[in-house]
Amino acid sequence: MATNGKPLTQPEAGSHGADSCYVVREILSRVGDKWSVVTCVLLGEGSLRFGELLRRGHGVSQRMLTQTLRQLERDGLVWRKATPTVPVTVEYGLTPPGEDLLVVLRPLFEWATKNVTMVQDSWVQYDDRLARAASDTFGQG
Amino acid sequence: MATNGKPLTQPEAGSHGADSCYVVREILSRVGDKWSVVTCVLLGEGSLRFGELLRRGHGVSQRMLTQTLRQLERDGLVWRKATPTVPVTVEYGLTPPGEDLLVVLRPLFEWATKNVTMVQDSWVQYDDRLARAASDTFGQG
DNA sequence: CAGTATCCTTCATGATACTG
DNA sequence: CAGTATCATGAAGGATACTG
Repeated sequence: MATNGKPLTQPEAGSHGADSCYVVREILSRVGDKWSVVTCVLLGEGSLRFGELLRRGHGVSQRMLTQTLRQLERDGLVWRKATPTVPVTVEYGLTPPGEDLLVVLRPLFEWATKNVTMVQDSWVQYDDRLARAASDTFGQG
Repeated sequence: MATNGKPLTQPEAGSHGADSCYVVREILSRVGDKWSVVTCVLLGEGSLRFGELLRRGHGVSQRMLTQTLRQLERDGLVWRKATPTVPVTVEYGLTPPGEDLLVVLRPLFEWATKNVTMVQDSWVQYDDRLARAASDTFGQG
């Protein structure tokens, strides 16, 4: 029915209101999601139509964009307005909670931006140490 | 060599310093990662040994804990100290950048906690609307 | 235009068994 | 104790073709 077999996460039918821990993790998983964040950021600058999102979405596929938008809509972070023109016109935007999320996300973006260099350096160091350890073990030549 | 075939993310060998956009997304993906956040939160209360993390890790497997710790270590968010006792003793803790990350993550946790009810309600509403639309389409009886 | 449906490949994760 | 190696499975994501 939806864009794939298991379109929207549901632990078990009717398990709503079980442990909020599950829901929190579910929400956090959006942040790591490949397309949720970029979609929210795009919509943070103003509402957009599907095609616009697709074009600006840094290579997101139609299938993934639909899926991401449905998920965000189901979470209550994004609204959808379909106008029955021919062909149909659909507009997406952030709901108030969606805007709020973007606000608390911003410090995280800043942390990430500030620490890009540190993380990359750490990668290099870690990989070097690994490589050296390996060549020590194997005698390297 | 590591715990699975492709232990740590590397776009291409030597592509360090390419686009920071990639790195930022890579970092954000830790937040959505099933075990990175819970590991960091546990370590945020103080350094712990592997076994302790395993026990407190809400069902994380040995393999996944190792993998998560390696990744966080490579990112420079977590330090590792092995003491050559018999058997070996290994302790993990947050680095200063790791602590910083936890700080900017806290507003996100708060948002998630505050919005758990809203999100769950949104799920119910969305699913109800879907179900109603389906029964309308199929005549339901 | 804005999707859906289907196929296919790769990746993530868990279970299990083994080791310095 | 703190891992590593291997296997198996399901989910994630992309490509493509079709439609109201």
